[in-house]
Amino acid sequence: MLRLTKKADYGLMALKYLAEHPDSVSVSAKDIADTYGIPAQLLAKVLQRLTKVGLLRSHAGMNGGYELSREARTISAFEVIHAIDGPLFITSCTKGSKSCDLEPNCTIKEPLARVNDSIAGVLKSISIHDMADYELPSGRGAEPHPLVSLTRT
Amino acid sequence: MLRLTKKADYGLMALKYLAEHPDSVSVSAKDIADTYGIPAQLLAKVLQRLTKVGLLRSHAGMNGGYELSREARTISAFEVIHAIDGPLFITSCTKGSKSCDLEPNCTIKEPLARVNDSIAGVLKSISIHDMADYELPSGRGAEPHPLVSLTRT
DNA sequence: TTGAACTGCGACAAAATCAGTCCTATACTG
DNA sequence: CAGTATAGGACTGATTTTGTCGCAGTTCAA
Repeated sequence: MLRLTKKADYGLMALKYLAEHPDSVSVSAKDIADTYGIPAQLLAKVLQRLTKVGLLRSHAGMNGGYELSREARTISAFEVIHAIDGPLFITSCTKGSKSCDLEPNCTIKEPLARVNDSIAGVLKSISIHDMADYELPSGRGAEPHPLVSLTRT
Repeated sequence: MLRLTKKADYGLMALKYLAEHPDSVSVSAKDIADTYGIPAQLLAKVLQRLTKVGLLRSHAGMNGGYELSREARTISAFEVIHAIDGPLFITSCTKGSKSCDLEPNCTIKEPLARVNDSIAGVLKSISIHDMADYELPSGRGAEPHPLVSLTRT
């Protein structure tokens, strides 16, 4: 449980790909989809959403495609996930709205809101660059990720 | 996104309830279900699973019901969620198994495994007692939760 | 100026997961 | 034995996720 949707996965993979190919001016959804073997049309939609939110810039037409609108280092995993999967709520009942119709008190959501924030914090602390940099076999860039090095049992 | 299932919510609520009623020797699923207005049979199943896993002790028959098998302080939210919703994987493709059929490399899961661990850590750091203690209107027990006080923006 | 290669959307279909119900069996109490 | 519980399997309906189709608009280049 507690999974990201595949769309979010796809989105992260695509952004990572873009971060790893800064040379290419713009990459088409199909290129990325083919690279990873994921449904092109679905990925296209994901990228469209990311564009709409401003994380990507697109341009149509031949040799069109997408490019990061900001540096990979400044784009957090949280932003991507939020754009694709919507707001992050660990509990089934969200706090503000009327959604929690459980009788007197859905006594669980208050404490879990903290957990929620913690998770969001972790996600915010990871940038696309961090993810891309991660497994570059080459030398430099192997610096650890201080923000993520929590609680490894 | 990134939601717990309702079953997990129900389970947490029920454990919290049990933690708040240590006086009662054992509480029936129906009692709890009625208190929170959740489907009794569904909650029953959740409690059965928690019993199977050893977090609860049950006893059938009149005035039967459930009780915590350990102190609330020693039961983590993680255990409950894991028992009900299964293992915690943030990525759609889990690392060890053959599940990631995305062509060459599902390049995303490695970095996200860290995030996964962080989240698990947060969940492990919260006990049922923490959750129960949380909103007791009475005086004592208002001590903060150092383990959870991460990254509140 | 035509066509190929793109993005941008909306609607829809298929599949998977979740939530909830029903029914039966079993255990314990009095 | 009657009544109240847990235990658990089977099944249905709702919801969400995943993926497809079709069409319109854009850009480029021959």
